Amino acid sequence: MSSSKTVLIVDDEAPIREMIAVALEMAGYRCIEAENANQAHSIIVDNKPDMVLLDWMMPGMSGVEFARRLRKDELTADMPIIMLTAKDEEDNAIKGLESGVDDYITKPFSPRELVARLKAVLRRTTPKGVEEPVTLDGLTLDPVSHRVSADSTPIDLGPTEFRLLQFFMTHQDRAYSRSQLLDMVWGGNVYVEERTVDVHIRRLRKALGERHEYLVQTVRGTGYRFSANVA
Amino acid sequence: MSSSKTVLIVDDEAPIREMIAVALEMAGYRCIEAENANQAHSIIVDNKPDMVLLDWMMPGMSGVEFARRLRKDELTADMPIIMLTAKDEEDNAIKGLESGVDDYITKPFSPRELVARLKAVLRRTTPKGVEEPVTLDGLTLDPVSHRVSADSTPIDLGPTEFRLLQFFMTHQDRAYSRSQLLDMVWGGNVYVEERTVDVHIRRLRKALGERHEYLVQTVRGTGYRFSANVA
DNA sequence: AGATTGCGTCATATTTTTGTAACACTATTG
DNA sequence: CAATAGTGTTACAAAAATATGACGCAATCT
Repeated sequence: MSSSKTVLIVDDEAPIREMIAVALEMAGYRCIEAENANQAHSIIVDNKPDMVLLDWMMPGMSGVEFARRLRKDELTADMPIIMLTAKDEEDNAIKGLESGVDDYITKPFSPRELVARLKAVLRRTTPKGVEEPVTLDGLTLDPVSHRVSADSTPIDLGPTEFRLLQFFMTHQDRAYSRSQLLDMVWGGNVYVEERTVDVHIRRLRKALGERHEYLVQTVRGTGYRFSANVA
Repeated sequence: MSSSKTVLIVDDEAPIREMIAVALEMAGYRCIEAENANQAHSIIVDNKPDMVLLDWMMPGMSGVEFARRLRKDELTADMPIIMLTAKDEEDNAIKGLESGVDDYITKPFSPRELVARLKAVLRRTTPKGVEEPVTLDGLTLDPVSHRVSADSTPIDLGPTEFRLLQFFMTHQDRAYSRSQLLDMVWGGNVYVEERTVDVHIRRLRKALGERHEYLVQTVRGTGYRFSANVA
């Protein structure tokens, strides 16, 4: 599946955190919890969640204050934040928005509503990866329709070969080690043999056919490279 | 009465909502009501009404602010909005228009006027293609009569399959994940298993028959795609 | 109410993908 | 030219994804 997003829930009341966590997990998100600003901060630095759900009222540092702090630090400045406010603090929500929060929700709220907001915020903060088709010497890969073609005849690729080719076409003329490729194409935390890369390279070359397999070049002792220029 | 439009009425005063609802229902519209911005937001995400009647004055988030918010999110950006303003706020209406609202009406207003404005807005905002029949390789879907036919022989589809096909026919040559399809076709964030999409795809294919099922293509590891071009 | 239709979820087939091991080659090195 | 390290190929079985048919429940229709 598409890499599920991780959400950090910051609230001093454990039951509330739990409730939210359950709702979000049902909707397919990963959740981490923190009960105060300090704890939250280290988790953010550490786990780099995709977004933060922040309670307005917290002992110690308040939600807004914390949000402001996050905005200040370049490292966390673009972290999407949704603020949770109680019903009677609603006007404060405005302040929250002013302090750079992406959205707010007033408690109590339905899981449905929460998930909707969350999705919306993620959608507009997650920069759409360039969805333009890439072409090279008659070989075209279109991320939108998820298609690859050589001189307008379609090429059939398995999911992994597709990702591999997509990575290559957007990172040309550079040699990558097998382990780098595993990181970039397979994803960071999977344990597979390095030689597996060879096999997929093989499959990719085969699928590309004689016309284009020259693009996938072996860099002996290092790994592979994708380039229109012959070695 | 299959093609009746759904209107969401957002106003904090229940009697006003009721009045409007009655008027609109007499004119053949379906109505949903919401008494604040939050509630309205979830309904929009959830039910995808065809248009929103928005009161200018509301406790909590004001109408303009809410409108702006809707405009920001891609999913709700093209939702037609008519703003309701009190007589003495008339100049504010200008601001409303500036914030991307499609029209405004000053209270008090006659049901007749309301319906007229509403019709006008719907007419000019309803994107072409939503009302126009779409045809592809002998397969025709007519949104108005709510009918589908293959080479002029009628095809029987369930409501969901119809919406699915309609979405597909208006978004061809593009791979969608199951979760995207759930968002677009089912409406927002219903808690539905992703596999359910498979089942409806199946039903759609079955209904399309051998002649056309090739249009619904599965994209392994990603989702589905609708296209006249073979994989 | 009784019948019908539609929908979502399961359990079970089917079909693809994928990771590895084994073996064949090829360039390098001394 | 052998010895060796690095790659290419192929075959296969496990794992993952998708297709399909059936079932129960709820909303709608008669």
